Amino acid sequence: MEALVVIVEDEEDILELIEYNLSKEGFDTIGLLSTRNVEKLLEEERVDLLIMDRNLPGTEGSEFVASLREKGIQTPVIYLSAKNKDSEIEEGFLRGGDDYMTKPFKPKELILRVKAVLKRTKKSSKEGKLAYRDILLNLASRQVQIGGEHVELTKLEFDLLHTLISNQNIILDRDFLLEHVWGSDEIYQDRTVNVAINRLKEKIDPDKSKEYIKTVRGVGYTLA
Amino acid sequence: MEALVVIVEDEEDILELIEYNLSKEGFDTIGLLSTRNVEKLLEEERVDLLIMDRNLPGTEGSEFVASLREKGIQTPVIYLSAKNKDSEIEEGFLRGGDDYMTKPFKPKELILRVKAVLKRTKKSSKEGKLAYRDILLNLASRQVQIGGEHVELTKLEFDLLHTLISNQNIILDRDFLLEHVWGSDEIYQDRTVNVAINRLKEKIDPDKSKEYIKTVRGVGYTLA
DNA sequence: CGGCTCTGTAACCTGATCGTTACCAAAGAG
DNA sequence: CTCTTTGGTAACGATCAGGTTACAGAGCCG
Repeated sequence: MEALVVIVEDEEDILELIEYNLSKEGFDTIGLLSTRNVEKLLEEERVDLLIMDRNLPGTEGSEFVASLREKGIQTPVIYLSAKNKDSEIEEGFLRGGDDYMTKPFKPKELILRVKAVLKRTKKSSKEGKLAYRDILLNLASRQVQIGGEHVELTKLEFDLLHTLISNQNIILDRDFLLEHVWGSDEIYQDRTVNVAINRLKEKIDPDKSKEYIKTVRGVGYTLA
Repeated sequence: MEALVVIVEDEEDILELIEYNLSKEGFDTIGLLSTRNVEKLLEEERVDLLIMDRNLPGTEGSEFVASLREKGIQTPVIYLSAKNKDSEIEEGFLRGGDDYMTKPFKPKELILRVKAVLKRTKKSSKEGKLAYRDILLNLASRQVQIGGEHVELTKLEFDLLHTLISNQNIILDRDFLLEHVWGSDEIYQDRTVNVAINRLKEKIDPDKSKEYIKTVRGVGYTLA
């Protein structure tokens, strides 16, 4: 199984150098000169690794990655940087990078780091996990992380969030939710869903800034 | 079978030097500039050896290793240190290190020490043992050690703990446990699991300070 | 046989959870 | 703007799941 690596770097000669070395090692590569099409690419292709220059004209590479994480895109990142001041490196890591390299770098180092990051992230990604924006559900351990923070949910709340995320972009009416989350054997009222949704909202977004769950008046609820 | 060596060292040139020499000798290496991702890595990969700088910005390398041991992670460690005062070396060993080197060192010395430690630790690790945090199960002799202390468990309790540890981070519901620990031929009640779990809890954590077994209300139990 | 441990079950208690209700706020319709 | 509809919110109380303890049968050993 080959890995697909996307490289974002505005200096063409460096970009070529990286693509050459990686493809020589058997990686599929896509080189880009700006962040313009990156997000669409990440959503459409199964990208295994992103190599991102931090000194792009216009955007800061790390800010771009931060915005990706905000949207729930968890692709591993290796930063390239001409800078090597500690504070900035720190910042890049905090924003969700997995490793970084300072230019100039040796091809050997590049290959090593790429392989290391891929190896490290291969298993832990996918497998029994669900995500929506910065919400991460671990189905096996029934644990929930939001923006990196652990959030404690009850069984009902977890099941509710689970079906919401599984059906994101679809509006779920109260009957659907009662049937799928509560189970159809008992009879419950529509208002029950109402209260449960709001208790869930309170847990996952206490200060109401994120607006994960949208209520569609007269119909139901959705994540969109 | 290649051995996987993880190196934690904040000075990049030294890190590169080590990775270069080790990979030349046929070791798989992963180099890291901080302890940030080390713990996750150790949990997910079968790491054979950790080479750890003691003078990292922020954390003391030896304190970090101590915290790993606290969690039951027994990966062998070689310390790197610019210091060579006896007291500090002593301290590092006491905290669970297996060897140390002082910078600067010769590549040849590095290779020798790495091979020596690997040879020394290869057999005694693995083979019929299971661990979770500071709980150690010896499958062959069915003996249990917790924090170095021997703990006496009955057959049922041992089997229960065994399946819990084998499936850590996964929530096991009562039906699963009844089937795997008790055997499916007889019919038991859910409450049976309940009582057995609590008897086990009492044995492995009498003063309820460790909280090994987490009960997930409405679902089951887990080690997490 | 008598005492021992182990373990399944029952009884009771506690606290968390969740359905319901009542009331208030927001959104639409006219 | 007013009225109506719908959803949000807070409070209450019933229910239920799990912890804890006690007890009794089963198996084991001397």
